[in-house]
Amino acid sequence: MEDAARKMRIKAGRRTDIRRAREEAILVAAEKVFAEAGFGGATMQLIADMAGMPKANLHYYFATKEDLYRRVVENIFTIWLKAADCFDNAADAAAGIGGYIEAKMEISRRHPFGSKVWASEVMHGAPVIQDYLETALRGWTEGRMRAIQRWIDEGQIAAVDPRHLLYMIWATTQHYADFGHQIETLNAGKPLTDRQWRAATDSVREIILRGIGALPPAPGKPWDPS
Amino acid sequence: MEDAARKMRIKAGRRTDIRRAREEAILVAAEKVFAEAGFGGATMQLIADMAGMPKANLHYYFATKEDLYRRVVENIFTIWLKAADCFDNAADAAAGIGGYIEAKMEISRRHPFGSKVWASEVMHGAPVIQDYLETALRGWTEGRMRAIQRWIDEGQIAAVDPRHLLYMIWATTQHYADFGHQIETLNAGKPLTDRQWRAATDSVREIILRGIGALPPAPGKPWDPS
DNA sequence: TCTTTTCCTGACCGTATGGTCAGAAGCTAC
DNA sequence: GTAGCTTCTGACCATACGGTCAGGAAAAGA
Repeated sequence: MEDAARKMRIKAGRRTDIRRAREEAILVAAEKVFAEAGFGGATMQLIADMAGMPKANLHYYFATKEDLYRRVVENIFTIWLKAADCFDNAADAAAGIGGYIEAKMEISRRHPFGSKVWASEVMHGAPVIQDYLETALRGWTEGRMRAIQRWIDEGQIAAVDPRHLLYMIWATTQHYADFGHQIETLNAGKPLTDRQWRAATDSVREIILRGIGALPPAPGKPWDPS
Repeated sequence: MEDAARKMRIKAGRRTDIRRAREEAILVAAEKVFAEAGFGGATMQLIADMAGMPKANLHYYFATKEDLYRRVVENIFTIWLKAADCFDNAADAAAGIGGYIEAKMEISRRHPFGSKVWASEVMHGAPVIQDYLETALRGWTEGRMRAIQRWIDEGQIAAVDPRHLLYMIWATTQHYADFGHQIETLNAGKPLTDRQWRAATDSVREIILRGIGALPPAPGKPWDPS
């Protein structure tokens, strides 16, 4: 008779490596298909083709389309939450907010599909992740709003509404992922280069930071104090 | 035998009134359903139910689901283009850009469904309105970028990248429509009141205008010239 | 080698969808 | 009234979808 420890060791072996690898391949394919076709437009067959396996194999790892979809949405949400570290470990407002903007822009660049899936989900009324919005996201938002309010109280930034500042950061950074196709079309049909991503990030960060008084006014402008 | 003028008069009569009214009812229902379910998730049956008519009647007015969808997308695009008037008729940069932001926020409030349909369409690679992006939108954008560049050259605003300024305005204003559900959830589950919409609009306008140097720095801040 | 467990897959099923069509019902002009 | 349209609709069809299942293949342990 084998004991529990033995079973654990087996579970961590090659068999579960296969499982992990297959699930990952499916999740990558699903993220792309859900992003490009929406939940309703995506088909299990398409995801299976993209993952390079028969459809029935998908259902071996993920019972239903919704299960698979939920996992994809959870993934991007987790990534976004991690970007919050910039906020908490920052020396001052400019570093905290600026770093958060940089992190969110980087995520938009590296995970455009996930961002689109999240956007789609929220736009359709968050049918499968409403609980996340009401618990995790609400809690996260309130914490970050307090941090911003503290910076306001300390005189580091202007007395803006922390809520709308957060929305502006989310909107602007995610726009580069969600509306990437439009941006690409307006960029002569070509994806943004490294340099253009840098310019976009700098533009966003500077306009927002200056807008909340965390940066000095641009030189040579009407209210330039010089 | 009736002549052409007679036919025209008939065409403009009650019969075509019915046609117009029915098409309008279908378009309103379709906009909502497409926004809430996406193109793939929307069904002609659902749209028909919402419009209060049998499904076959939809196909009498709109041959296919795609035809109907295209009309919905075209509608919101037309509305957005009209908001550009603020740009051209403005006395200065602050009035032009500020007015455009106000107009876009008002559209987000009045036409949230249309905004979502557009967002969905672009996110999925603009399969049916790619031509609009490449012609109308590209032309419009270039014109507005020139206007912004002129304001920069005249020293009215800081030397920001006009392109990214436009993207920021689009992103921020449309966010209040596209992510309205998330905003509502973070607002204790209640839609924004008149007062809250006012505050949101003011926040967006002021941060952006201050960010590009079209407004004096907020009082009491680090670089306050006072 | 034999057993057990995990992994894989072709074939299949019930359902829902976009779209069609023949013909009914209603309006307008003469 | 009646001829000539526009508008409306129930019934129908082919297809495609999500999901199931029986059983084969492969790996792991004894």
